[in-house]
Amino acid sequence: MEPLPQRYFDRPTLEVARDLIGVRLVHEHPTDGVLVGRIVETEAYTQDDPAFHGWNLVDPDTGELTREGRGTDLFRAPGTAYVYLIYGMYWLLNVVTEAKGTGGAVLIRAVEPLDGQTAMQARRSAARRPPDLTNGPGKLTQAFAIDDAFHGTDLTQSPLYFAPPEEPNDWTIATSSRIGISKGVDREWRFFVEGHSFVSPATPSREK
DNA sequence: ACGAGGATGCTCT
DNA sequence: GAGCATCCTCGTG
Repeated sequence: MEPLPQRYFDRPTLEVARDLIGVRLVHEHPTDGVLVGRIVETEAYTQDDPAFHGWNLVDPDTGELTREGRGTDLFRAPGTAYVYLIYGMYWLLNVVTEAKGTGGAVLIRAVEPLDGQTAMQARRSAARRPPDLTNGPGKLTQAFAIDDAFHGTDLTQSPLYFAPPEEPNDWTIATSSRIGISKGVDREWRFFVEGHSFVSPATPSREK
């Protein structure tokens, strides 16, 4: 499997978020074999977006980084992993987009397992049905053994990387407001496969 | 099927 | 001290 190169992520964040649907997430785990899943749900976060970590680090007039903070690493080279802790319990995986120095990232929200399901189930004891393994951003990181050890790593190389789709699909990609946010709710920056059973069951922020 | 409530720790004001 | 890009369990219908 050939990893997607850095230039794939050096593009507008919304394009990358849409294009990542169908792409495989691969973790060549040191002891549990190869974990693989097809991405079925993503969200885009850009530097002029109030829901973006690091939104407050940028000078609103010049777009320049003027402060340090939690989101500083969102301005690193495209293809860098941005992994952070949410609600004190779950790790969420993002891939940094846009040119170095410009903020942007895509959140990986759900995948459909293709390989390594036994190892995933072992880490996801709460999963009663196959979709529960990976149909949410905190669930898939648990299934794929992704935590803060991967923060800042290069996602264009083993052991954790993206690989092009193996087979074509006839999916319809739908959009909606993003999930679980309170600011920037009017932006329809969530991309997902319509009707796919591994899409997260959460309700978009604007429908609340 | 669905909703309420709780867990748990880091960042920012 | 509040808020958070979430998930799980346990109620009630």
